[in-house]
Amino acid sequence: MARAAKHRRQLIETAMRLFREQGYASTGLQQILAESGAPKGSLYYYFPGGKEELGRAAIELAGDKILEMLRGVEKRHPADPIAFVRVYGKTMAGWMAESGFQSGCPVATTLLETVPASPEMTETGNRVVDAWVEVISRVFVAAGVRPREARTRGEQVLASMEGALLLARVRRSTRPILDVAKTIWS
Amino acid sequence: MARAAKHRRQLIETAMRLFREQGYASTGLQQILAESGAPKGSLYYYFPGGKEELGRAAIELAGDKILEMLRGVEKRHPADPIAFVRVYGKTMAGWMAESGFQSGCPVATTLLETVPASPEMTETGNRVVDAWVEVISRVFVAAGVRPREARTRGEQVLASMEGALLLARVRRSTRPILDVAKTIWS
DNA sequence: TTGCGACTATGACGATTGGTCTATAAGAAG
DNA sequence: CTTCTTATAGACCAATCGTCATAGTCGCAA
Repeated sequence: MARAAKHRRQLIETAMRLFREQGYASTGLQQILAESGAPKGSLYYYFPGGKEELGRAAIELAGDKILEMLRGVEKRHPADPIAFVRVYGKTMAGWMAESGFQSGCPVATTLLETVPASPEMTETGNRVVDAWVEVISRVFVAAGVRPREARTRGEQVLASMEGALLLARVRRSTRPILDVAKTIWS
Repeated sequence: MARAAKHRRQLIETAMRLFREQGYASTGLQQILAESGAPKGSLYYYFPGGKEELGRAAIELAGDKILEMLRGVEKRHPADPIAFVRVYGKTMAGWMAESGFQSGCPVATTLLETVPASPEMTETGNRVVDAWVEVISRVFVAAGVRPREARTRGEQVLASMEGALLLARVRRSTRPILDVAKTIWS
């Protein structure tokens, strides 16, 4: 084993980036292989399930990155939903602008494309989203909102942000994201 | 012109449905041709720009359908944003459930996939979205919100709904949509 | 050292489908 | 019968994803 499956990691990271920028179906394995530097055979060695399994791995990695970011924001504002969402929004807006409005939500595009045809992907998507909502909800709970309602709030915040990311991409502007970030009420 | 370009219309309608359910890149022209019943040659006769031009036409048609729906809701609740959003959400939730969570926003998937690579599509997407926001904003204005702020509110409502549609698809539940519909504040 | 076997890793191949274009058929008008 | 527009089928090549037979590499026993 050449150093803990280096190619495996490279494949996932490249796939994550390309799926995020171009979408799942529009991105060919060829491009992923070329840009990752991994050989063709490795793909089906590490991912017997082919493109879809690679897609799930990419979603999971992307989910972890976002989760890490959310936890970082939570650490700064553990009990202040308004501040939390503002920073969350600013972070996403920053990523969006840096990439020339190419890197939106790393999972939205892929999920929209693959969920209709794949129960496994749906399951993976749910797990990822759940983890995000959990963090956001925690902030509401810490602010005194009842757990049950906090969860609903968490989903609402996430929905708004996801929608804003979509609009931002079409509009080529961070405006929709920053607007949403200002709209969380008590 | 044989009967007002019947095949042209069939192509657009079929494309709209398939793009909505499966995504843009995942849907082959072959399938569109087969399900629409239009002959193969017709596609490049009616859409010299190929798949992308057909995609734009599909987005525009879908945009019109949603616009028509929004105007219908506006007619029922011309100056009551809360009621407006509730009915808007119920309608989308109904469509979603009917289709087994396959028919989400008819433009979101296609836009996410194509916008990064196509300025024309971006332009089309913007026009469609603008038209929606205009209707939603009008309701806020009628309720006494200043025009400028009303527009921001309109975009926020749209963003929330789009995000909710995404979540609904992953969760296979109308819950996120209905939750959002309850969250519009004064 | 040498040989063997098991596990890791890989590039060449193939069947299929992708979107696109061109040469021609069908139909109306003169 | 010709001419122009409308409309169409089929050929086109590149790219798709997936499979397979084989090459490399390590530990271990003879």
